[in-house]
Amino acid sequence: MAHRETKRQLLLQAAAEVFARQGYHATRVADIARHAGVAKGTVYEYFRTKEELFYALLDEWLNQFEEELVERLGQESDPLRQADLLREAAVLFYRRHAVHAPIFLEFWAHALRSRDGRFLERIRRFRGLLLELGTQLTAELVARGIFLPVDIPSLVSLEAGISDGIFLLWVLSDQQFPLERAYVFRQSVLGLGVLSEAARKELEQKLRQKLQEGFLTERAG
Amino acid sequence: MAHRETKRQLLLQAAAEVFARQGYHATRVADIARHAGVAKGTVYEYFRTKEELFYALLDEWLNQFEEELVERLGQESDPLRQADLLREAAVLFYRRHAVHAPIFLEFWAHALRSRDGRFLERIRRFRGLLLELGTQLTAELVARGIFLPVDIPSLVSLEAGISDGIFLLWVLSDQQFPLERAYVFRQSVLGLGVLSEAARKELEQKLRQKLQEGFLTERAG
Amino acid sequence: MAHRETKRQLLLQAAAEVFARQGYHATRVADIARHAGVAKGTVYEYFRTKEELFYALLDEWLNQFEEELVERLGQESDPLRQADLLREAAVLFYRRHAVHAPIFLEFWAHALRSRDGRFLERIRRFRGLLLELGTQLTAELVARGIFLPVDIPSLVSLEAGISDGIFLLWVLSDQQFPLERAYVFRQSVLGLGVLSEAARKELEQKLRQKLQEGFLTERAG
Amino acid sequence: MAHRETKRQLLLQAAAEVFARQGYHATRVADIARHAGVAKGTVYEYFRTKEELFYALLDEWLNQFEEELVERLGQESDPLRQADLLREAAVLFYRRHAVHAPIFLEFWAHALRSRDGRFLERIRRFRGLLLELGTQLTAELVARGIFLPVDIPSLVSLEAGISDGIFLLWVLSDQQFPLERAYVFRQSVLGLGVLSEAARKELEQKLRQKLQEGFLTERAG
DNA sequence: CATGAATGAGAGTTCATTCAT
DNA sequence: AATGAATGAACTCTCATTCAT
Repeated sequence: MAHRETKRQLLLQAAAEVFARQGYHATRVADIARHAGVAKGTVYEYFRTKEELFYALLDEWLNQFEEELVERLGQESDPLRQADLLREAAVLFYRRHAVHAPIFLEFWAHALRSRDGRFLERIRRFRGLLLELGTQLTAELVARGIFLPVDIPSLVSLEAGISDGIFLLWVLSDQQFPLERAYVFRQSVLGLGVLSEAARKELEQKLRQKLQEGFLTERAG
Repeated sequence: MAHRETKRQLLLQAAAEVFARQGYHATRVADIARHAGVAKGTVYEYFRTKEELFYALLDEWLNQFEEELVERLGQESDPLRQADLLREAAVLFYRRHAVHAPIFLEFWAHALRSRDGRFLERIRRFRGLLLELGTQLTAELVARGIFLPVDIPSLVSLEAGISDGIFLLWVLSDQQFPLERAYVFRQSVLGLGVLSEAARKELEQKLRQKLQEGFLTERAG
Repeated sequence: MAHRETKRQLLLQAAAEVFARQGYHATRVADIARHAGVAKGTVYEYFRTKEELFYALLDEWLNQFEEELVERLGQESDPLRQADLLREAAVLFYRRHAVHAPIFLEFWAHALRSRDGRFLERIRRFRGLLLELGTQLTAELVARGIFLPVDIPSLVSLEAGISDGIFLLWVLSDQQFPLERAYVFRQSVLGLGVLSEAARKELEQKLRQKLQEGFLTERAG
Repeated sequence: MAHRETKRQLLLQAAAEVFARQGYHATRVADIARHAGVAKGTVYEYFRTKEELFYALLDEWLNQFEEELVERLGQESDPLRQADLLREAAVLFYRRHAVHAPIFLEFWAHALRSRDGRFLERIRRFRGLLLELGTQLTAELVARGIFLPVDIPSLVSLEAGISDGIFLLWVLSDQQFPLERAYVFRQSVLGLGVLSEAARKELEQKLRQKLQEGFLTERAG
């Protein structure tokens, strides 16, 4: 029944809000039930355990992210534009889940501790997809002579790491700066770092401009 | 008494090992006591609560790190060499605590959730020091014309974020690659990105070489 | 639901019995649960803490007492008869709770120590009602010339104190004498002490008789 | 060694203060030690257990009281004067221990609960002495025709009970009235109640005066 | 499907008491 | 005699999960 799926989503939504506010361990199943306006037992009609509910949330979000990503990249063939789309997708996703951001840190921590290997597995699968997409894209850029010759897996991994690092920065600083500009800044540094001579010439002025702007201060008019 | 401090360190050491293996929440105080070879009550002679013990660990480690950092940088005046030292210090520290690495993720997660604001405060203080050191160093490099003109706080923040991102990558990938080479790779990308024309010329060959090597594959003989 | 209130009463009843036998501090919540035939957690479904349960008992009993008192006095208008009713109400109440008697001492002790001011407050409210009722009644007796002129608040307070004193005597002597006769004896002494000349004449023979009888020995057939 | 006894007294004194402030159960042995300026272990050099220390306090105080009582009564032969001395002794004793008053309630409660029968035994021995002294005195008063014929044990028990009741009143009311005047008031009521016709005539004016004064309000000029 | 009362294993913490120094 | 670190039994309270209604 569609009704069942609707209610499941309602519970996931409620859980996300309470987890985000209180953290996984400080959240009681009763809190989630109350926040969703149902009885405690009802939660167990939809999720076998509290951890299962937590996992469902991770899975739900990563699925959404993955779907968006694949869809967006499919609509564009220019690899430089695709690189932008990749960045935009991350920003959009995180912005939508800004209020839930701290939960991601808990997913990571949980993945490394839980006996339930699914968390780690799911996160690695997600990273695998990112690496795969990034690899295709980067390979293309190298092949076309836009990027310098570079060890592609390493560069892609680094890029993913940087994304996570920026996200961490953003969360720990209480989301004090616009995530989007931080990503642009990152792209500028990376760009100047790995663009080939030819490509560099074309973009240098714009990228240097971004470097000077940074992402922490208000942009001048 | 010196004896008291020795025992405190023993307990911290035991706690670190058990926390690293089981995670903060899955660790019972009794586990730590048993692992340290003392009775449960003894733990409470040295730390008022389990959370206090957890905090003491964070504080201990960050203090060590900070001391090392300041000491190392004080012994060197060339900013380019100092940049290397900064990187090395991080690598050395993390390598020494490789087995405890997952705990850092929990510190971060905990800092965002706990009512005990000390966690967040301590982490921010640590980041503050890193930013301060990085800022001095980068400002010098820009002043000397080694770096392009750039918004220094943003660049330094990005660098810190990248470090965390690499660390995260390393932890989530089960420490499958040498952390040191990842940092070198990062420096190469950043270097090519922000070095001024003059400086670039000098270092370009070497940095490009690093780009091609990457950090994920075994180095050829 | 009525069921909830029933179970609450069941738990209060069980708690009263265990507290009476073992004392508040020597009683574990588990004891109460076992005695009531429920699980430990169930106790906490009805009372937030052990102390809350203790307070609920005090409140329950004083409420019962107060209700009875007011009801009884309302059914009688002659102040001399009302004085008897007051005495009877106390006797009936204590007799019904004879097995719980030691708990009252703990209520008093607890009221003076606990950070939870409700105990002291509740006991004072109860005493306030007794004083109020006693004051009305005594004022009437003085006004009618049955009692000598006397400082009414002092006399009423003394009477209340004597009641508690007799109760204490009874409890510490292991309830070796009939509480009722002790109250009658008290009334006789007080009566001879504060009755006006006129009233005294009328009742003197009877009261003197009571004085000779006392309350500690078996009455002669 | 006298030194040992001195230190024992020091500890008893410290214990009394802490017990009075916090109550027996909320007081930790460490609190007493700290308050006495010694180490925790030292307390155990003088008292085998915490309960033993508590008992020692009760014993100490009752011994003092008993000694004073016997001594005072021995210095006076007129039974009416002796009755006054008895009352004064109680007042003096309680006034000296005003700050410790709440502990007495705990002694009583403890006596009824503890497995250590010594508490109840000791309190009963004390009461026994009071009854004995009171009985001799009252018997004399009856024999001399000063008191009406009365069941002596009952009257003496009642008097003791009243004393406790007044004490309770005083403690629960936060010692708001002068204990001494309450005892005088009590004596006046009792006196008018049990004095023989002849004795009554002589004292009636004075006693009635006391009745009108009460003990709760400030005495006029 | 939904409920929420009932469960009980389990965790953190306390503190009287011991004992090596 | 004095100390205070160490002990570990004991206790309160929590909360994920179950299940009768």
